[in-house]
Amino acid sequence: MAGQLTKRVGRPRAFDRDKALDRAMHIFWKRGFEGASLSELTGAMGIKPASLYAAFGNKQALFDQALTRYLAGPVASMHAALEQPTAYGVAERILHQTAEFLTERRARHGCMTIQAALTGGNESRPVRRKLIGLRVREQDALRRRFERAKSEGDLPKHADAADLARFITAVFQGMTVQAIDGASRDDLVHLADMAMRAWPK
Amino acid sequence: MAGQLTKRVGRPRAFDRDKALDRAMHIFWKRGFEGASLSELTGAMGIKPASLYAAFGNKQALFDQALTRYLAGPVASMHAALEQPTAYGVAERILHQTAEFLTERRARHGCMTIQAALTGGNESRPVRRKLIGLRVREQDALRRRFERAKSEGDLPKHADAADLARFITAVFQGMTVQAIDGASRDDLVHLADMAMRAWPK
DNA sequence: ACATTTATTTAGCGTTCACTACAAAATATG
DNA sequence: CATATTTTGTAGTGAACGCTAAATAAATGT
Repeated sequence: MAGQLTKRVGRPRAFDRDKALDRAMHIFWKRGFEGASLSELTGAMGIKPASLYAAFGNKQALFDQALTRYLAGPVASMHAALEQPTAYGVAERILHQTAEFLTERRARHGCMTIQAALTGGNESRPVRRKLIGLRVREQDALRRRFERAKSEGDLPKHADAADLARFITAVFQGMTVQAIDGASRDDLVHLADMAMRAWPK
Repeated sequence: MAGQLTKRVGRPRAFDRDKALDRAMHIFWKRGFEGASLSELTGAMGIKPASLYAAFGNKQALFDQALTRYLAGPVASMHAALEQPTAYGVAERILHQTAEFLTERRARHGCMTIQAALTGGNESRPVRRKLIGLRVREQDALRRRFERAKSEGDLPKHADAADLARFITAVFQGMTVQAIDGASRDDLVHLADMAMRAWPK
């Protein structure tokens, strides 16, 4: 296998692939898939189009890799919230982390899985489908966590795990729009707290 | 004043302006501002670019008029919900109407004020700002309605009207993403009912 | 009849889009 | 050294973008 440390033949790459990908991620995050032009991407990454295509494939492949990086980074701690001991704790943790996350400086512009492509032309349809699948899967993971909570007696029998997961997810999604519209961290924390008052007892 | 019934001089318009605008609205609704290309717009409206520009100005002016039509049509009944006698009734009505609205056939693709331009290039920045202003104003109208409810004793003193308005708005906004992701009407009704359980007593 | 006014059709404007052919440059291997 | 391999900068490609000038068509005004 060609490890990173073995010297490869040919002219060495003059830029840091990871750093360039990180820059691309932020552009896609801010602009969305279609709104991010190649000239803006190459400008931010500090490379020329030919280098971009040699290193990442094409625009969509670059987006896929940027999305993977986004999921492994900013979103990873969101998924970790599923390991809280109680279902209530899971939900509360998710919403509070979201409140923090959405008001960090770099993330002022919401959640990438939502705003990268809610709408668009036919060109971006594969991206939209991919993001929908991602959101649905994430919501389903939450639903399964709540099912487990029911079987553990952590949630009342009359509670519907799917409805609960959809509610928490919808509040999360609404929070990203709120962040775009200028909500402060306190605003979002209050929002999270109010949502938690709907919790079944 | 030049009424619609007075015969105007010159060659008469060969298409129905209102119908064409309605078609444009649906394209913008489905595709977003940037995702709606002029060729798709003119195709759906059944006219040529020159006619479009003569009748509506340019792409952004067309969008503005389509948005006004959207607000006067699908959204008008949402605003009418503010006239419910109680604050609780207002909130419940808004969320239930949203559940219905988002699962009508023609509206399968969410709410235009959100998805028309969450992100995009610099070109669409004016549109994004306009939509943000619109959402903020709508949320503020809800806040004022809840303030009134407090002064009328319809809401407890400890309730925060701004937080309440933000919560209901956020749930509404989350519902549009849920609709895009395939939620059924029942799913959204359950979501609305669950959100209402957070109501202050 | 003829001029005036407005709308439509045709054809294409300049710009930006995502993307790439090509040759020079920079490394490893033999 | 020569050769192979890979990346680089240069300079574009064709296609789609939003938009428009110019000629023709269809109505009213005199």
